[in-house]
Amino acid sequence: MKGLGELERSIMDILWAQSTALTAREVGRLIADRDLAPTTVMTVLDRLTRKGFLHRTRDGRAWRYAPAATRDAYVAELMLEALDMTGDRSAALTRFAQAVSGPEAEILRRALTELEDE
Amino acid sequence: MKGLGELERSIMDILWAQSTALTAREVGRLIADRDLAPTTVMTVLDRLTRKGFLHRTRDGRAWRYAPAATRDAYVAELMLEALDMTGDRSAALTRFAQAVSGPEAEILRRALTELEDE
DNA sequence: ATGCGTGCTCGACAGGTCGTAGTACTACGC
DNA sequence: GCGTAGTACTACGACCTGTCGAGCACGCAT
Repeated sequence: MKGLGELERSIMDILWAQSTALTAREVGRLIADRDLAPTTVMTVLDRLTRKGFLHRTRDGRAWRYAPAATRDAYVAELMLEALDMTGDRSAALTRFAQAVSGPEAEILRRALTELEDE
Repeated sequence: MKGLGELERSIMDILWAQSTALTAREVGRLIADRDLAPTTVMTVLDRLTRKGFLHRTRDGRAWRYAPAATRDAYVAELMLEALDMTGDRSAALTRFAQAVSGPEAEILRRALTELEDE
């Protein structure tokens, strides 16, 4: 997987926060603080689609964009990808476990316990 | 933190695999399969140093390069960085836990348990 | 049918990163 | 003093990302 640029991430954030698919225009309105040309938004939306981060469906003449995966899935995938980079996965995992702060360690522990129960 | 390019990663891999600090020449010899100009190796070593991935110390006229951190620390940091990207950390963590394969879940579980004991 | 607005696709350009390397300067040993 | 090893500086092409403009298509109101 490829990483995302600054603007690409902002746009993904907007779409992830939304429950419905949005048009380029709508995304542009939501990202108004940056005062971008409409074509800029369209281009980025297009690139994100090409990269597989978004799906789009027709809505009249316009496209409506929605995330291809949830943000959590994306984040988890990034984490796994990082993990793949090491030769010694268990060392990295151990290290990671140690680095996770208390409450989050608890969350992890619980998720792992549930796994075990299934 | 920034990501690493292809060659940068290869060189980090070499240095991570080594227990002693190496000179540019030595690194070049170890990466011989790619038949790079010596200056190429030096440049990359230099960039890695500037980016903070390596430390270097003088050895006569030459520099001797060593990783600034272990690979595991680097990987763990990447994973945490990915985690920071989400709004809902616990969802991402849960997702991650589910994605980790059996034996690795076991490793994680054990690391977390040890944490708890301290 | 004409023209305006909306939306699309293509192409482009600038700034940054990365792989790759040449050149020019320096210091050490023989 | 000269060759060699090693450095620093500079460069260049490819690719990525942010940012748009130009030009084309379509539908609605006049």
